[in-house]
Amino acid sequence: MSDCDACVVRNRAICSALMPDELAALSKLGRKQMVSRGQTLVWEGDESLVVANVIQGVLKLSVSTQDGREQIVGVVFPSDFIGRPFGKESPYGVTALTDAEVCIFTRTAFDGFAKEHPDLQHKLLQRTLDELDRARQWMMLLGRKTASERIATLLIEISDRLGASGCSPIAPFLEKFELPMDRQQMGDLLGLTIETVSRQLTKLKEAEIIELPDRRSVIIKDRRRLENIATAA
Amino acid sequence: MSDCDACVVRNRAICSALMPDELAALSKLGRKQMVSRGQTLVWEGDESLVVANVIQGVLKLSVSTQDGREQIVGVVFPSDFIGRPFGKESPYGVTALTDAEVCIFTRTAFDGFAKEHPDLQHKLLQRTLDELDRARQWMMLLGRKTASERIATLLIEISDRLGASGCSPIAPFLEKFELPMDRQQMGDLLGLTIETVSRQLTKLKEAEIIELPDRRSVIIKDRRRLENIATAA
DNA sequence: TCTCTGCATTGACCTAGGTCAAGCAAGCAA
DNA sequence: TTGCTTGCTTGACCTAGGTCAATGCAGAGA
Repeated sequence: MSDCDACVVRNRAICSALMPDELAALSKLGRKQMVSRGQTLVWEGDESLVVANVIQGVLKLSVSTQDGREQIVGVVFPSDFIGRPFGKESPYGVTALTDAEVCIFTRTAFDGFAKEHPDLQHKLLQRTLDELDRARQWMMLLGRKTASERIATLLIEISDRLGASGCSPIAPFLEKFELPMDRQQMGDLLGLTIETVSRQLTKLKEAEIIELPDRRSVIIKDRRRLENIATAA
Repeated sequence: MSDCDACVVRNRAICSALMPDELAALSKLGRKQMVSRGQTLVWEGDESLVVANVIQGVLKLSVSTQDGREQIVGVVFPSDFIGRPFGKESPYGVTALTDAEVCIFTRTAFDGFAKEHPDLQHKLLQRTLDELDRARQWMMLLGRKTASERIATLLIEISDRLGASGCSPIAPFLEKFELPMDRQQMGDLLGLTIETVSRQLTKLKEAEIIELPDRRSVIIKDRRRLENIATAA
């Protein structure tokens, strides 16, 4: 991690709280690491040993029951922060949904550095508060929304977050994008089965609200209507 | 809020990060306020104008759809922190489930104070991280658990949190307690209807796992079995 | 005492979404 | 070309939990 200046997420990740000399000090503690699709960075229940910034790619945070049901409890995009600073075991696993690149730190080294840099902690606090708000919106989805509302919400959310985190400088959202996950993972995120996900996507396609050129691609043809479905309006 | 020394949550709320003189300064910014059952402290979507510590009582954080479905996205107990510091509108409403007492601050005053006191922010960060973990566990419940697993989980959770936050000095959990909410609110928290909540409670009663002396009271007779149901073991 | 009011429970029925079981298309190896 | 694999879709059926409609029951008031 020699060259933070060239880092594509330099100005959006928590690093943006730091001055150049502080950044240089932090960079000595971490290193870049590739994570290939499907590879698990942190196991659910393990002691929290590392934290990281996402540089490229998309990863999932997930929880499982003993009998194998899985729930994805978070999805992280470039510039997002991963991990549980300040002690504790990780209550969820972290697995790459696409090939990814992260900037990784041992938790203890990061904790120590964070304690000395209030601005960094402030940034981290803001991010955590945002993440909590997002988790709570998702609780509404899981507890009260119908299958079609869930699918519509997911498509809007991915379009927005790929737009905001992607390299595209201005787009607030994307109307064509690649899903960073397969149908099973969409189900695990939405609290649905793979079959229901598939049926709802077909329904949206038949209503000409979206197009599905191939398994992974989505084109939003009528964003207004999709938003209406998502918000149950 | 003249006398923080006498405050029952002094050592558990975020105030515990402060030295006596700092605490005195903070106390000048806030005041105690009673909130009676059913009263709303913050409306969903309103600009975030206040934050608070809970001294007594229990409050809910909730989100609604346009057509009136409600999801409770958080429940706060004594010593917990309420509100969305550092800008933004509140994405959820805050309403008292029982008569409550809070120690309230304007958000701007609190933000200013927090910026000058890294230890306070650190404490707040830890709390927010814990809250996020709890929200994510609840996402698993809402997305993947059955009705009976949900009810069992809720009873365990309330027993634990009343035990930890209550005045009882040692009890890690309570085997007899008052529910701080009615059946409708249990449903809104679990993503179920009032009827399903009622039926599942009756089932647990008939299995002699719990007793229900009156509408609001619960006695856990067989905690082991209840935990097994909660974790889907 | 009776009645009113607000929850909670219970029962009968219904449906959204789960389950199970085929198909089917794209990629890939031989 | 065939056959195999992996992921997706589709159809037929089932069930957990929702909906609708009584009924019950405790506390408040008169």
